[in-house]
Amino acid sequence: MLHVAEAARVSVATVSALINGTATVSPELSQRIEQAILDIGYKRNAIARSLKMGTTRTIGLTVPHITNPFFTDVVSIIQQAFDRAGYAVMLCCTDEDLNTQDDQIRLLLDRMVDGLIVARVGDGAILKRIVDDANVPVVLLDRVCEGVDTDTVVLDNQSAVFDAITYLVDLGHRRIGYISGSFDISPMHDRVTGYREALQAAGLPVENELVRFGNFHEVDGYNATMQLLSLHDRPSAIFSANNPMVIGTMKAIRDIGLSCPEDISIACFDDFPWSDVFQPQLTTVAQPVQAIGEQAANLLLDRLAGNRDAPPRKLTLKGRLMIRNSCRPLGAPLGAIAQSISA
Amino acid sequence: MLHVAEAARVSVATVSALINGTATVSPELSQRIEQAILDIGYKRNAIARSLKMGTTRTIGLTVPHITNPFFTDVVSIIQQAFDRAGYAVMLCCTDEDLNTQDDQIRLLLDRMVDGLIVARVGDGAILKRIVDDANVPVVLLDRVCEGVDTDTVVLDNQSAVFDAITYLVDLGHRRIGYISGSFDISPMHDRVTGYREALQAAGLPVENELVRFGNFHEVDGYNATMQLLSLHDRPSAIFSANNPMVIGTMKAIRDIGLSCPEDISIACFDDFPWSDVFQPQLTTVAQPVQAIGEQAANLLLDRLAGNRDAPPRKLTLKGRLMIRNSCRPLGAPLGAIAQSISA
DNA sequence: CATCATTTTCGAAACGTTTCATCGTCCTCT
DNA sequence: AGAGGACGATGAAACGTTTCGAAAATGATG
Repeated sequence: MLHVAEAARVSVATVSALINGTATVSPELSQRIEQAILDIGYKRNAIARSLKMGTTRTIGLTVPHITNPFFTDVVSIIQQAFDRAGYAVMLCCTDEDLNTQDDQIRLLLDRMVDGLIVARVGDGAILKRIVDDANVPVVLLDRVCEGVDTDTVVLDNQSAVFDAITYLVDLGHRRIGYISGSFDISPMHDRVTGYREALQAAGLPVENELVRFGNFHEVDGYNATMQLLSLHDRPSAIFSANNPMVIGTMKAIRDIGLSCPEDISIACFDDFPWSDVFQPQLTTVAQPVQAIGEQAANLLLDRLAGNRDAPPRKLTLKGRLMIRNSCRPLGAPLGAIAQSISA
Repeated sequence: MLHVAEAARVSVATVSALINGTATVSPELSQRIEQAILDIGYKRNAIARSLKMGTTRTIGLTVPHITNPFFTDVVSIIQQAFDRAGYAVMLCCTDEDLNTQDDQIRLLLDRMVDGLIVARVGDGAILKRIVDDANVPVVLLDRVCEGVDTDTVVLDNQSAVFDAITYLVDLGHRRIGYISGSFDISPMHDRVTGYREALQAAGLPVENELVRFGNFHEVDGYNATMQLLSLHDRPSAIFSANNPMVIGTMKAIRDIGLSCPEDISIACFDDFPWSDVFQPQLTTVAQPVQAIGEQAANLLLDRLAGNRDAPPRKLTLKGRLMIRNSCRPLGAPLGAIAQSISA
C-alpha cells in the first residue's frame, strides 16, 4: 500500500480511504490510485488488516471425523453459508480425541477466529472452559452440555431412536441389539435412552448384554456385532448408533455368514445418499443435515453481526425414520418384507 | 505481552525472548515472567506474529467437493499430516466452479497462507496465473497441466481405466458405455483416453454415442445413464468416471427396472469403504488415497521447510482394479459370476 | 583496581494496515 | 470582504509481535 501511495503520489491514508470507501476521494486521485494498484498488482494484506481491526473474518469449525458422511454434509453446508457471508472456514478434525480437540480449538483461538462452531465435544469441563475462555461466540453442534450456556443445535436423538426401536418392536422383534458410541457424549446418551424407553414402553426387558459401546469407528461396530451375534440367544435385530459403525456391522454379519434382512434386521442412525440403491437398503434415522448446518451457521452469523447479548438459543430438530428393506417382520414369511416397506 | 512485561517488571523484548527461546534469560526473570503469564492468562497473538514474521503456519487446500468420499479421504490425510507438522489447514470447496475456485484461492492468498494444495483445477490459464502470482509453493493434486511447472501428484488415470475396460472386454462386453466428467480436466481426459485405447486394443469400435459427459454430480450420472439406456442398441456395461455419478447410474437402472449385474454391468472410478458389504458390490478402480494425501503433504512440507529451488517434482501413482460382483461375464449363465470374481 | 570479554536485558524500529484529528482549499452566506 | 462550513487529503498513532544493535551487568584477567 505504501508503494501504491508513492506511485500515485498520495498518502497511504488516501489509498486506504479509497479501497474501503470510508471517505470520499476526488475522481482525479481515485484514478491515479486505481491505476497504481493495477500497475503494481497490489493486494491488501489481510493479516495486517486483521491485526488492526481485531477481526479475521474467519471462523473455526471442529468435527470429530470428516469421513463420516453426516459431518461431511454438515461441513459442506456450513462452508457454503459462510462463504456467502464472506467468511473463511478453518476446519479441524479431532478424531474423537479430547486432547486433540483441545489443541485444535486452542490453535483456532490463537489465530483469532471470529467465532467457533464445535461439533460433538466430549468433556463438559473442557467445553465449559472453551466457551468461557473464548471471547468469541461459540455454537455447539450435535451436543448439549449441562451448565454450558451458549447457542446450540441438536437433534432430538431420544425420540428419533425411540421411533426406530418401536418400529422394530412392531415388526415383532423382541431381542434388539444396540451398538452405541461413547456414553459420555450427549447424543449417544440420549440415543441409548431412546432405545431403553422404547423397550420399556413395549413392556420388554432391557438387557445389558444387548447394549455394546464402541468408539464410532467401523472396527468398533464390527467387534460389537461379533459380540452380539455370539450371545447364546442372539438378537434378531441390531440398531447401530452411527454410520461408520454400521459398516462394521454389515461386515461382521457377512463374515459370520448371515444375511440381512433374512437372518438379522439392521437399522442405524444417519442416512446416506446411496442407501436406497444398494441391497440391503438400510432403514435409517435421517438427520435434517441441511437444516442443522444452516441453523448453526445462522446462529453464529447472527452473533457475528453484532447480536452478542441475546440469551443462548437452543435449537432441537427432529430426525426422520427412513423405512427401507433391511428390517423384516419377525415370524412372517420373507415375502412380507415388501409389504412392510410400504408401512 | 505488554501486560505480562509490566507485571514481571521486564521489557517486552525479554518476554518474547523467553517465549521463543531466542535468547537466554536468567532463571530469576524467567520465573517472574512465567508466573505473570499464568496470572494474566496470556496467549500469544498469532496474527501479530504472522504479520511480523511473514508466515502464518497455515496452508490452503481447495477441493471440488467435500462430499465426494475420495476427496474426503484425501483431505483427512492431508489434515493429519499438517497437524503433526504444526500447521493449520484452511479448506475451501470450489463446487467444480471455476470462478468460485478463483475466488477461494484469492481469499487464501490474501490471508497469507504459507502454501497451497489445489485439487483438480479446471482451467489451465487460471491455474498458471495462480501458480505465478502466488509467491508461495503450490502443489497440484489430481490434475496435471501443460506449461504449469509445480509439484504435482496425479494418478495414472489412463492405464487405470484401460485395465478396467479391458476387464469388461475380457468378460465379453462389446458395447460399453462410458460416463465422463468434464473433458477439460486432465484426469477426465486421461480416463476417456484409457477407455478408447482399451477398446482399440481389443479391436472394438469407439462409438461416440456411448460416451456421455456430466459435471460430476449424481444427477449427471443419472441423466447420462438414462441416455445410454435409451439407445436402440444399449450397452451391456457402463463405466462411470467418479463416485457421485455412479450413484446416479445405480438410481437410473433401478428406476428403469433393470438390475445389476443381471441386466447390466457397472464399474466405476473411486472405491468406497462400504463397497464390499452392499449388493451389488461394485467393481471399482481404487485410488491409493493414503499415498496421494501423504505425498502431496510431503511435497509441500518439503518446500515449506526451505527447499524452494528444487525443480518441480511430478509424482504419478497407480490405481488398482478392485474386482467384485457388479460385472458379469456376457453370454455366460448367471452362476458364472462367482467364478469371475476370483479372476 | 582497571580493563576487557561475556552474558543478560532493553529500547526502538518494523511488519501493513486503519483511523482520527488536523490542515488546507474552496465555496457560500451575511 | 470576512467568517464559517463543507470537503478532500494527510500525518501520525496504534494493533501485538519480533529483532537488532546498544546498554548494562557480571565475571575473568592482568
